Amino acid sequence: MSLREKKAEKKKKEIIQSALSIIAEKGYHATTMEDVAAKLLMTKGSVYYYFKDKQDLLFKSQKMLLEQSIQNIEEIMSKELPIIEKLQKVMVVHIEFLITERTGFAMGARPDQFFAGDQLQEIISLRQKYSHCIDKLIAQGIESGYFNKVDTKIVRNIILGAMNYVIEWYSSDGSKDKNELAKSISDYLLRILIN
Amino acid sequence: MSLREKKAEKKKKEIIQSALSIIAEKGYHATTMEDVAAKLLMTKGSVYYYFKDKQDLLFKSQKMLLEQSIQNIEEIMSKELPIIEKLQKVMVVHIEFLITERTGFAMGARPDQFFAGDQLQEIISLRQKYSHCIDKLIAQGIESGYFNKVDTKIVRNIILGAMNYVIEWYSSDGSKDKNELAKSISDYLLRILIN
Amino acid sequence: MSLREKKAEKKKKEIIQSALSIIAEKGYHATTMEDVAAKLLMTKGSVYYYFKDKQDLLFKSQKMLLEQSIQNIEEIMSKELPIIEKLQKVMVVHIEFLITERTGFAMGARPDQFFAGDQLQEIISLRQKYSHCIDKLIAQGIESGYFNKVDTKIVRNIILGAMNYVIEWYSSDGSKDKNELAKSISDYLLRILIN
Amino acid sequence: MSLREKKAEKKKKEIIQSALSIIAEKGYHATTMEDVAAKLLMTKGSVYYYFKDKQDLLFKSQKMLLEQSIQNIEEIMSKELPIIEKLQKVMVVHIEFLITERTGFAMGARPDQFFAGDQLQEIISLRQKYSHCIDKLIAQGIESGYFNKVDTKIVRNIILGAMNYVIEWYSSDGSKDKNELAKSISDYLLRILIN
DNA sequence: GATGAATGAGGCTTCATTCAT
DNA sequence: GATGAATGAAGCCTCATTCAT
Repeated sequence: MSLREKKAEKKKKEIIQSALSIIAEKGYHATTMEDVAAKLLMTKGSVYYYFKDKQDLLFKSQKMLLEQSIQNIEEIMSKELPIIEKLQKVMVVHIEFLITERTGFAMGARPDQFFAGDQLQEIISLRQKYSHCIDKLIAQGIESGYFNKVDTKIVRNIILGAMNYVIEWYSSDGSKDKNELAKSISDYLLRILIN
Repeated sequence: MSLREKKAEKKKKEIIQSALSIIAEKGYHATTMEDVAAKLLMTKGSVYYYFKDKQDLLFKSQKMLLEQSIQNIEEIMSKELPIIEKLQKVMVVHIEFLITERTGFAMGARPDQFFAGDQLQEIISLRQKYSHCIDKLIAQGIESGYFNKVDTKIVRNIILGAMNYVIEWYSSDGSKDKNELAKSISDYLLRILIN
Repeated sequence: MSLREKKAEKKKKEIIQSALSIIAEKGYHATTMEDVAAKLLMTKGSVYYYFKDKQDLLFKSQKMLLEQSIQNIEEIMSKELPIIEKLQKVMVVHIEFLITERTGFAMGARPDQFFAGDQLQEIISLRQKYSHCIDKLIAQGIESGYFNKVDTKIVRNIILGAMNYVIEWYSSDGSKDKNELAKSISDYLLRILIN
Repeated sequence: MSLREKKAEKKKKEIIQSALSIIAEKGYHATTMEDVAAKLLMTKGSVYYYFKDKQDLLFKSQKMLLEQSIQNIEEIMSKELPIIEKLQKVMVVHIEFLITERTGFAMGARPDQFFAGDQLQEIISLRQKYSHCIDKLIAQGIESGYFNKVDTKIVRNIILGAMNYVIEWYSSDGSKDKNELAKSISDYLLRILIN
């Protein structure tokens, strides 16, 4: 990749970051291309040099978030760790990632409200990939006898729901820091599976 | 209340229902006054006879939803039931209400994205009232020794997050009916508190 | 049709007239919705109340023009007139209509530059209907021995081309009035067919 | 002219050809500088090295077309040929040129829609030069008794209109080749002048 | 000479809102 | 009470044009 291309790639990421943070704050529909550009001291026109349209920007940003999440989870899954610690780590990283990126949009919102056609398929597919990782961990835990026998799908969704909800209430609760909070939540959620 | 007023009140509720269902499907910003009116075979102009503006319609609809939820929870709290059963019933009713109304908006979204000033205060206040009920149940459970000692705030938010997330994935999971599903979820969530 | 509907229909026609005259002057792409509205002392928004979008306005206006032309030609064809006089009348009316409406767009421009899909089909179909009328007249003239044997398609297109070109040069030639000019042109064109 | 200048001149012609072909297909306003550049595997920026702006490119391209047409017609006029054959050859070459270049734009569209000021003057002047040639041929034919007495201006415009219209319908009529078609059309048009 | 990047004006379109009837 | 009609602000997007490298 040439220097030019690297710069362009960097710019794209900046724009995505800008979009992500404003979408997290205002929601997708209330976010204007003007907002996204202004935050980077650019003009609207420039954003359109890098992204075809608003939908394209949304799609790319969500894709990036999901791919990062998947990378996070796969990295943990490839480690040699006891199943319990593994699942907990997955949860902690998920929550920390959410809080850092200030957006639960990628995992939280109904994708069919924002995507259609091929984009929808791709987003759904990425989400499923992520979900499957969690399912696998739960299944492994059950098999190995460390976890209670549970309905995997339901418990996975309880976990996802509880985690994604964090960004709705985190800011107003300053008593614990990010990491402590993530630990706490994951501890509580593990109780569904253990004992 | 005169007959005329009753009729108007009924109409208002119809409009709110229409708004609620479309917002649940498309999101607030993507919902137009036209949509809301068309669903009732009305014209936009008529809606403005009953509601000052779109924001007013949103506010009233969310308020209604929250007040209904609070009524639901208070009704249960006033009953003579063992604490465990009480909390479970609260959860079951919450989930069923969500699925029936097809909207987790009221409890799920960050209110400051949609409200400001007095409206925001009122919405927050209603939400807190609801949250406090759950907190109270948890606290009672702990005091009476039926529940483990937990951080009330965190566990309450785990419960809310897990429950509100249901509408994101319910439709795609037809294996259980509404009530069964609600039971399952509440069972799992109770494990956080019991043993 | 109610009074309301009549008024709306009238308004639509006014807008179409406005669009037609500006398109005739500037061309389609250079014509803005602002222009069309301003000419009628309306705002852009109002135009959108009557027409879905710019393309819709273009389509409806061209359709109207073509339908009017077809009505003109069919009216003449249904009369009891010698074939020569019939064809001449068709030409005269065509030219006068063109000059009056100040637009040769409908018959002159390549439709695939402006329409696609169903709209294109409909426009082509209307044009063909018009062309077929002329073809029929030519064929009848040949059959009855009043016209020379010619390639109908080519001669029809010569006639159409010559007539439609009038609006490109009419204004700069004030020596003859509309009707005289139309007569002259049709006389000359008939020489292709007679003797 | 230096080698460098020659190269630049060649490039300019390539760009003009590209512009011409796209304008013929889409119309001027729908043609973007991007389109013109892309067809030559250039970037927009490069086009601006050779042409001041889009208007300049349009002007130069139309001028080139007109000058070529004038050269064509003057070449024929300077030949020793019977007047009838001369006019016919003019028509045939005109039609073939049109079909080859796929654009009737230069002769067909109202110049005041696209040009103003000095450019408009120059374009009009070139067109007149072309028109005058045809007028002269008609006048000579009349004088020499080979042609009927006709209103020169009107007949010239009939001829131009009929010829320029060819590009609107040629492609859909594959039965005759370019040259045959041009012959046919000119034969028919000559009937206006002869006998 | 060429180009990637940026700009800004302008046009299309949507939609909450108003109001006369 | 209801509605057809109108409005205007705001947002999306395109594209001619410029310019540093």
